[in-house]
Amino acid sequence: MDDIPATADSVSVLLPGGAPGPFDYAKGGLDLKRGDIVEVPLGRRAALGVVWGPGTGEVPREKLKPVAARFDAPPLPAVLCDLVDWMAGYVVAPPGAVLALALRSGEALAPPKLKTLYRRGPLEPARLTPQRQRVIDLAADGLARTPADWAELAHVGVATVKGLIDAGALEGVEVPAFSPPPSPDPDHAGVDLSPAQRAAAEALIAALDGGFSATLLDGVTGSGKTETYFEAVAACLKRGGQALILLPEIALTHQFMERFEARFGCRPSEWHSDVKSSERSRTWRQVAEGEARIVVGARSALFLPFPDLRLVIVDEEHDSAFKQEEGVVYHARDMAVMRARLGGFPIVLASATPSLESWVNAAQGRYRHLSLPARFGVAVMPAIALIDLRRQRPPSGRFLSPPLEEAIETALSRGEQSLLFLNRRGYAPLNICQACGHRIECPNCSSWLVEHRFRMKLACHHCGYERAKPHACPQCGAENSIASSGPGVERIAEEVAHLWPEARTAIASSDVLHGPRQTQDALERMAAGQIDILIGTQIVAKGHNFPNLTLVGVVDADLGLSGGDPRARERTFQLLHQVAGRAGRADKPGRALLQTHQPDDRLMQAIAAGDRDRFLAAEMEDRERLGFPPFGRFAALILSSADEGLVDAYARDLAAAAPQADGASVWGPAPALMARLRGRTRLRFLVKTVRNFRIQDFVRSWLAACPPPGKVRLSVDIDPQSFL
DNA sequence: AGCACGCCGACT
DNA sequence: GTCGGCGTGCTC
Repeated sequence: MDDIPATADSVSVLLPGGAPGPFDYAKGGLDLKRGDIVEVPLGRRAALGVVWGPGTGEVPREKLKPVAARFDAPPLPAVLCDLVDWMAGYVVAPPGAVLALALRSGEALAPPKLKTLYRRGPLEPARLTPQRQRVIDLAADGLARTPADWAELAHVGVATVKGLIDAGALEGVEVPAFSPPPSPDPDHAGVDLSPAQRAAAEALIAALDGGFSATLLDGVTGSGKTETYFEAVAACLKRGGQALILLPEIALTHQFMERFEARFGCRPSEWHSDVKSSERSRTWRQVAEGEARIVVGARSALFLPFPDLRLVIVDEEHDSAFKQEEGVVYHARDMAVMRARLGGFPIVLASATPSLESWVNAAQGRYRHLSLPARFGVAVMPAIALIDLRRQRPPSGRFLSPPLEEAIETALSRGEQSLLFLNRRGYAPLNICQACGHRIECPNCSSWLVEHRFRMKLACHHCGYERAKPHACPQCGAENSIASSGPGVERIAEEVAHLWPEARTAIASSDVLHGPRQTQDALERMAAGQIDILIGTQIVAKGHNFPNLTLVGVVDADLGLSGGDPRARERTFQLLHQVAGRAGRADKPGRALLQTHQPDDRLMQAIAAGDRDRFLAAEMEDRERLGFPPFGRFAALILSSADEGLVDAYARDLAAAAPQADGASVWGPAPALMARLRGRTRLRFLVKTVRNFRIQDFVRSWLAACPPPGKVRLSVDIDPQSFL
């Protein structure tokens, strides 16, 4: 498949985007191989494509158009093409759609930009003014500079320099406009690892020479996971290879970059949606040329054209942000494992709260397992206590129970900081008419409108719809009857301001903090002790160290636990563990108080006891008993359309066409999690199979027998996040 | 994905 | 009578 015989007169070309493919083209006299990036005629326009293999011969030779040109860019590496092919099969998506992830918008296909520098030329200028003489003298060093640099260096005008250029006394040389990225230095900083970290680092380094392997690097916050895998990155650099570090979200990159710079002496290349497009294309090119050695990025960085990738780290591997839910639906962690397998190099999955999938893979020996104990003297987890909301009820209309209030009071009196965590933006999640019980809903989605009091609006968190809060109930017309029900962070802030008017408080949520910059600023103010009580959503849950923070209060630990989805339980545990871990560092012991209505649930018990492994083991047993992942497989089909009748009809057809197979069952159609979203009705099928089952083949043959009509959109989600 | 073709409402 | 709405379908 890779090799295209010289005798073949046609090639197949895969087009990024929605066109089916690949299409055959005549070679047009070009010497082409798999991975070459080319321009081809498509209809009456020119399209970007990638040579995918020899022509299939499915289209008559005389109908083939010739490839127009090959771009002067490095070809996509063969492993990347292989990954695209494999992934298209795995996630049941057209290969062109997957290729589009690697070739977003013809990244950097123009040859690298050049700029002109000037050095001493062969001719002597006819007239020699003192200004000209100064430039000529300096040019004796033979170096090439820009006209502006010459002018500044010789204290002359740019016109003088131009004159010398015209006279031939200075000659131009073309050099790349951008200097290559700085090289991270594996020996930049001395490293101070504990014996356990050293041993783990040595194991990761040894893996670099052992072909494909996957290692779960497991250790609580403060155990030094990052320092440990940095040693593997350093060793990879020394071997001349490239390395990729995937982070779940860009909010975390800033702090990470500083740690990286401290260790390696410069910043790595960055790749995520927030990077400016000019820098993106430069980075793409530098990665393709092998100049960018280390890339830190979000999930899309996985599709960069590394010619010599030899190590991938997936940090916070349990994080659901690695799951891409729109367009091509995939889990970047799982795709990264396949990237490593195809490339024949090791991958490291790092987490303090591993996903159950990775945990089971480690337990069953498919992954290696390295555990890092806490470092001596580092307070790792605070004392965690549950507050039983059934017994310790907050006063009416309030949400902080007496013990939590008392704890905040104590922290304040000691001059220590508190963090109140509630994973809910806005003021109140529900607005309900006290006269008739009507709940104000989004007209486009099946969701309640959330009250945002700062903005004086009711807003839908799914589609962006906003309206003013009505004075009268839209249902029964009763005046002033709409009551705010339940808390969001704004409401907690109001309660805090009422209880401690003199305390310095701040809200951290995506409504208040726009972008990584503002988020960073707020977190720095917190770290500098300028805030006494921070009230935040999950934005504050991760990766930030506040030395004077000794109390974490979780306002509603049960949030996300309703519905009984096993994966939601897993995520709740991870989130609570992470947020509780913010309290107490180094010298000051911290504590976390979790308000819950279900203190007897084993999740709450495990959190309070600090017994992560017991929780994982119990959840694992449940999943095994139920045949849920990773002991069975799921695929979800989401059908959606603005026309409700059409989706219903198609869902009936699909249900009737469902294949029968041993080990597979189909559930549905049922209303999807958001039964209406952005004005579209959504239905869901769930395919559940035993573990060793070609679930993709099942889905493909099902859909081939019953393709969706034009107006119905269908999205396939292999290994969906939600099980119910 | 583009970009055509194609068949129904308000404009010079 | 045309300009243009975006539904449907094809591109090697």
